[in-house]
Amino acid sequence: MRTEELRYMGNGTMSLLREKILDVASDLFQTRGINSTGVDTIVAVAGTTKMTLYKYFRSKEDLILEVLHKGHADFSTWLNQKLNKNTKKPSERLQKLFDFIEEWVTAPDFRGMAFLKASAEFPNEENPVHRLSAEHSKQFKQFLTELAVDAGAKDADSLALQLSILIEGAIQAEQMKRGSGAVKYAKKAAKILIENALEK
Amino acid sequence: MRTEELRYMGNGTMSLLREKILDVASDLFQTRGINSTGVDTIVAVAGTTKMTLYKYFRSKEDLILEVLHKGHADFSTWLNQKLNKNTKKPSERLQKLFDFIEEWVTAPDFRGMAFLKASAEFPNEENPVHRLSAEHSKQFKQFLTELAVDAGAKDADSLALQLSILIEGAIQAEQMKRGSGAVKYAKKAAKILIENALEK
DNA sequence: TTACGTATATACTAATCTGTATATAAAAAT
DNA sequence: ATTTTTATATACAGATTAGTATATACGTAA
Repeated sequence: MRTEELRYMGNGTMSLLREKILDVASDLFQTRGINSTGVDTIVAVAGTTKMTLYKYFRSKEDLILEVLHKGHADFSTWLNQKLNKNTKKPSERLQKLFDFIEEWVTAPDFRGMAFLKASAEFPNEENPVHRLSAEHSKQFKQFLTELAVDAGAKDADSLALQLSILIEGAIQAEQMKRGSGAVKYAKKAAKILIENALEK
Repeated sequence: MRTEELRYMGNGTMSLLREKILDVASDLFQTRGINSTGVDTIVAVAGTTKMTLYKYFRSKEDLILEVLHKGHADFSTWLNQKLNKNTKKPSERLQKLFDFIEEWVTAPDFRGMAFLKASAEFPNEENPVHRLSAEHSKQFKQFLTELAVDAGAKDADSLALQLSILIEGAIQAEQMKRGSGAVKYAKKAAKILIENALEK
């Protein structure tokens, strides 16, 4: 029973305090920046102490990595559910994707795309935070490639990369200036590119 | 003679040490991040002392703002010269633009787009560094709009915003992983969008 | 020489940073 | 009832941060 619980928590699940720290850190990292947010601030806002934080996370870098991981997992889950529930035809899913991205970006609690900001704060490609960010970006590209293949695109890799550029560019624009409406224009551009790639 | 020289240096020109500090800071900010780079490191690499740095810049924030300003001015000047020397027809300039962006990005001393990284490190829209970054992004968009108007695009604003999303997205991708070739794909996408917008 | 402007060297303040040590309170499990 | 676990409170170490104070050296211009 004891060992089971330990294993359980080691997996990253369970423990309300641990979840609270992750949520608070995620919010502070996004709104104030990662390097500008100290662990003292995190524990103060989370209503706990440093001892507890360092019981759940070996270091601040570990905490950053877990925040990134959770953010990416949550986003992926949300997006997949949206796609699976609302669209059946593979040819429509690429288009619909941009509707959901827009919904995500225009939500009042949108704080930006975590791995985009993180990679900018840790520019060195050897840095673990940068590497994880690049990995997330790569996974998102692969996800788009699958959608493009299923839709029957001529050059799925090419289309997927173009769409990822559009999406990350639009989100970057929205991080720079909230309410920019960039996703709306990215959607228009995507429509043209998708139609172009689906012509036989 | 004295007052003239003071005014001259106040304008930001002259003084080799000042230039050296700006160059070193620019490089360190891009390669290590802004918040991760202390003024002690900057003066050590530049081969001077803090007293000198604070004689030319009131604060680190002032230095950051000047680095951003110089980076944007240098890029704008370079791009304008390239466009003016190599392309005469307004209808071809939008296409050519992507060739120059690719040339800029694939150069061995490319370190990223300063205002993209800066806005990520200072996410708060009230922050002076973020505001200047947003201003540079806005100016770049306006520059694209002028090119789109001259080219005779149907909806110049829309096309300009789409192209800015493509460019900033591709540069973001290249910052994430050097040699990604993102600009090449952005160029293909741009060609389609431009042709689409130039149809009568 | 004298005076002045530029830059260096060095030491300092005061705050902040990550991470740890220690002692204790509270609660849950045996 | 007693052990074990979980979390708190607090203080600390050691490094680093931005920015300043002071004294000095160097070159140039009067």
